Amino acid sequence: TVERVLFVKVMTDEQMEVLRSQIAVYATISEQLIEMHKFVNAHQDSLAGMRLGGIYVDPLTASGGRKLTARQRWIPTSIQLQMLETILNQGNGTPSKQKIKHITIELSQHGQISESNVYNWFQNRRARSKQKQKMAALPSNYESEIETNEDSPNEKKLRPDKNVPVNISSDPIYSVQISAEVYLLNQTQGIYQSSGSSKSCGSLDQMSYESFLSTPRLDPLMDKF
Amino acid sequence: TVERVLFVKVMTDEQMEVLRSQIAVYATISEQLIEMHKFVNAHQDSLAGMRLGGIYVDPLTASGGRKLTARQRWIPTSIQLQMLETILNQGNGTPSKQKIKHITIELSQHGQISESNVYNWFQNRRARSKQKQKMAALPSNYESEIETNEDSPNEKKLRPDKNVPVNISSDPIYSVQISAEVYLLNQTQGIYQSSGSSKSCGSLDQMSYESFLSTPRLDPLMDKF
DNA sequence: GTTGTATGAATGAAGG
DNA sequence: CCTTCATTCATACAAC
Repeated sequence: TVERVLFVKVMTDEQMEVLRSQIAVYATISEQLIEMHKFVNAHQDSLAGMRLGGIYVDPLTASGGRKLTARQRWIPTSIQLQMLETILNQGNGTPSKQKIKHITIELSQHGQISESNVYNWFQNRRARSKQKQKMAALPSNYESEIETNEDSPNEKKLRPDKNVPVNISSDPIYSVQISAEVYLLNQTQGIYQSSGSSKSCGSLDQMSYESFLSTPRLDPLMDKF
Repeated sequence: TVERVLFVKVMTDEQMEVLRSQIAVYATISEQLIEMHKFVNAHQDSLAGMRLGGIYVDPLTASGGRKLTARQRWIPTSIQLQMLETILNQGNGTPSKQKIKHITIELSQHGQISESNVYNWFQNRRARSKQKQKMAALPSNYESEIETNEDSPNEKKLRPDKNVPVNISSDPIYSVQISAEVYLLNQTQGIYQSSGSSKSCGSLDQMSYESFLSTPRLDPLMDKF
C-alpha cells in the first residue's frame, strides 16, 4: 500500500476539519436563505405572483389610468359595502354558511366578489367592532369611544382614534438569527478569522449579508487540492 | 515519508471533484439567494415585517409608552414551519398522539412550541387546505361592471377593479419540495447522485430551488472523512 | 416619498 | 372534524 500513496492526494485532519466546517457553513446559509425567501414569497406574494420570478412591472404605471391592475386584495364596491352593512344591521349576526353563499351571489351582481370575501368581511367587521368597544381603560385621557352606529355607510370616519397599534413587527429578527448561526459555526471551526474590511452595517438586513460575506472563503482551500 | 502516510486520510480524485462541485453549488446558491433577497427588500421592504416567532422582545424594554405587547399566540419559526410541512407532506395524514409528542420534541429544538401547537397546526392546516380546494370550478359570475360609477356619487372613488382571483397557491409545490429537501438533509442517507453542474440559472426563484434540489448530498461524502 | 390608518386576508386557538 | 373567535400580517389609500 505504500506505493499507492503516490497516486492519491492527501489532506491532513486539519484541512479536512476546515473543509467540513466550510461545507456546513454553506449548507446552513443556503438553508436559511431558501427558507427566508420562501417565507417572503409566501407572505408578500401570496396572491398575485408577480414579484421575483423576474421583473416586477408596476401595473399602475403601465396603463395611464384605469385598472388593468391585478389587485391583490378585494376592495368592495361602494354598493357592495352598502349592501353588506345593511345585511349586517338587519340583525342576523350570524352570517352562516348558507347565507354567505346567497349574499355572495347577490353581491356578485355588483362587482367581483367571492364567498371568502364576504366571510372575511363579516368576520373582520364583528371583530373590530368589538375591539373598539374594548378601549375604555385609558387612565387619564380623552373621550370614551361612544358607540358609533355604523349604519351610515359611505363615509370615512377620520377620528383621532387612540388606537395605539404598537405592532412590534420584528423585521430584523431573521437577520439576527442567521448571524448567530454563522457565528456559532465559526466558533465551532475556530480556524478562520473574518477577513477585515467589516464595515459596520447600518442596517440589520445588511448584517446578515455581511455575516455571509465574512464567512470563510472556499477558494483558498480549494487551492490546496 | 512513508510513515506519514499512515497519519493522513486520503481521498481520490473523484471524491475531490465531487467535493469541489458541491462546494461550488453551495456557493452559487448562496449568492443567488442573497441576490434574490436583496431584490425583494429593495422593491418592497418598506417595513415588511417577517413574522418569526421564537424570539420576543421583552416588553419592559419598550419605549416610554405603554402597552405590554407580549406575544400571546404561538408563531412558528420558519424552520419549524418547514419541518411541519415536510411532515405533513410525507403522507401520514394522521399525526397520532404519539407522533405529536415526538414532533413537538423535535421542533422544540428550534423554538418554543407545545404539543397543542402542533396539534392545532395540523388541524387547521388540513381543514383549510381542504376548504381551499373546494374553490375551483365555479365559472363564477361575470359581473356587470357598468354600474360602478353611478351608484354612489357622493363618496371617494372606489375602483371597481376586476380582480381576477388569480390562483390559490396557498401551498406552492416548490415550497413543499424545499421543505422535504431540507428535512432530508438532516438525515443521513445513502444515495449520492452527482452531476455537480451547478447549472447557474438565472435569478428565477423556482430555478434556484431546482438547483438546490439537484444539489448533491453532503452527508454521504462527509461520512468518508 | 413618508407616515399613519383602515381593512382584506391569514392563521393560531377554542368549543362543539 | 367543523365552526368561530382573536390576533396578526400586508396593503391600499390618505394626509403630511
